[in-house]
Amino acid sequence: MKTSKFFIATQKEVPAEAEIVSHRLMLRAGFIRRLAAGIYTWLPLGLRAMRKVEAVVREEMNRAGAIELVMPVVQPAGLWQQSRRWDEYGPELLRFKDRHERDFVMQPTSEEVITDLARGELKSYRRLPVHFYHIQTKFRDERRPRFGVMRSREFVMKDGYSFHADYADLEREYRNMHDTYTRIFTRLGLRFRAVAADTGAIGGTGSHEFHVLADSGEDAIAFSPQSDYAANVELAEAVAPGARPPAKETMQKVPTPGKTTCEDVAKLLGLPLQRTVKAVAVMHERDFVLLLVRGDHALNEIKTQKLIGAFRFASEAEIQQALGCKAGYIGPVGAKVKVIADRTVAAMADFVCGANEAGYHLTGVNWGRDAPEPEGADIRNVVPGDPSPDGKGRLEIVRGIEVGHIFQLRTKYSEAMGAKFLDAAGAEQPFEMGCYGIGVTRIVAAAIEQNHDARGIIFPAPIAPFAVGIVPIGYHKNAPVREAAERLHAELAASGIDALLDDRDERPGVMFADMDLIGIPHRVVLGERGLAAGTAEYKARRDEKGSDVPLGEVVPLLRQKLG
RNA sequence: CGGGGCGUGGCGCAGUCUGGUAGCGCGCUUGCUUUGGGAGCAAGAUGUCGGAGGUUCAAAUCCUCUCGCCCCGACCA
Repeated sequence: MKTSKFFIATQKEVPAEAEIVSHRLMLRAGFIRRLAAGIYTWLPLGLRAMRKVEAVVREEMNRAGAIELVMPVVQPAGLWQQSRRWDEYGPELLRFKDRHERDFVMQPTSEEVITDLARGELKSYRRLPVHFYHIQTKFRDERRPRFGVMRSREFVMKDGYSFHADYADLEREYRNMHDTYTRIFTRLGLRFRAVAADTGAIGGTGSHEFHVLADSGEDAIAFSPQSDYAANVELAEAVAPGARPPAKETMQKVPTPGKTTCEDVAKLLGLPLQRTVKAVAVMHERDFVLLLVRGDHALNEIKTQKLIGAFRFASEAEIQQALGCKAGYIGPVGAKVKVIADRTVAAMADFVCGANEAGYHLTGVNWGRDAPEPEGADIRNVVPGDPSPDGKGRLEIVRGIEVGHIFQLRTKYSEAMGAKFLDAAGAEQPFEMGCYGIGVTRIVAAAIEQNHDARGIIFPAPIAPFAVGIVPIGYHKNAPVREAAERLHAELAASGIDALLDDRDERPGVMFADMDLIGIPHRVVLGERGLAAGTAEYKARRDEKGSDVPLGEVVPLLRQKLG
């Protein structure tokens, strides 16, 4: 490809809308342009990168035995009503009507359509197992789209759905996909980690997320360096602490005017934050519940929701009514409400908590003596240094970008939608199902987030829109340079290497800057002086300086580099 | 959804408080010079100042409504 026949839309200045580095670079490099909130046009260069990702995903999915098809973006509401997701999905599901006032949705995923297909086509166990996938545009009306294509409303996802006669076979395919995803992200040159994830109400052994590790990631991942344990912090178990130490202090009420946070109270009393207990008031339906976590810990809403069901934070008025005290000074002592203590709190002695009287806290509080023994449960987020749940080592926490998710759906959809097959004994059985997603567009952003420098993007070769950039110095003035550039371009094309020849009448600095910005991994410079000596200059994107290579060795060198 | 902020040539911004000729940088066009890390000089083009209504002799600027976008929060006892 020549730049004159292509579309380069690089920018020196950064649009004000961009917050994180991948978003800024994708705009500057001319990969994407925003059309509306969370909705982007993919320019030719960005599209090439997206297609490279798709190609790797497609190749590995096919290799793993999955079969590609394409399902519609616009789907009838009826199927969504059958699966109950019409009611369950909430405002993220974009709904609209056609001219006949019939309801439709813009697909966020395709469980309904594939299950509908399966119930029509897969009547016999002899057809199983089968795994269909497509790479298709998705729409989720995100509460807050941000970070460019990292969290956009419209995006491209590979979603696959497998159908099995029994659970054992689903588990086999699940492991197959775990391996396949590992291969895909490895091939894409990403630093990633597979982590155990929330299985929601479905249970089973199975849900793993694949996270690209990056500080800008929106998810927190807990892992043990001493083992292969890794889990989303939403899920990671905070292991039960040891036995409660004996009480030493007597309970005392101390004035703490204006000190409503654990941090302030601990500072005022000269005690470590770990001695304080934070009380969080929530409402579960009409019930007031007091949740207790240690002052330096954070409540885990997912764990709490699994424990007590859907809840919301109590209002000031509800707290006043239940405890006769305003927030900031509430605690379990004397409280005639349901109390759930994190297991760490349940094992504390001589702790500090609110006195249920404005302006006062209690010190030296002990369970059993000062307040009833609480119900203990795991309701906090793990923190660095917590013991790993598998007993091996201590947890560390890193941030990640979720780029893949595999899930054992079991019979949730097949039962809801009546998707059944006849087994060998002639009995009707609902399909065991798995689903497997990869965020194709998000991978492009995640790869940039992980690979960039001050000059721009540094693409892993499999994702780069072009593998090689050819920069001729004086293309329009110097016939030998032009001829050498054309020849190299043709030779690389013949070798199946995607090269971009910059034949614009630009100054060298502009061409260098653009090649660096758009992340081309390998660069060959052809100049009059080098040609006179029979050499070209080769430089990898990460190299500081280039090196001279005899002209005849350029193509073999690149073939070797691109292996 | 709650809070904050921003809409002025393609991009980044100033001008708004204190109403009075719409500006700067980048980019774009033309010419000359330049040519190994985002060139220099010169001459140009491009704006219904997000939209609607109002106040006024006069509105980018003041008022009302509206649309769009961005950021923060939704972990707080």
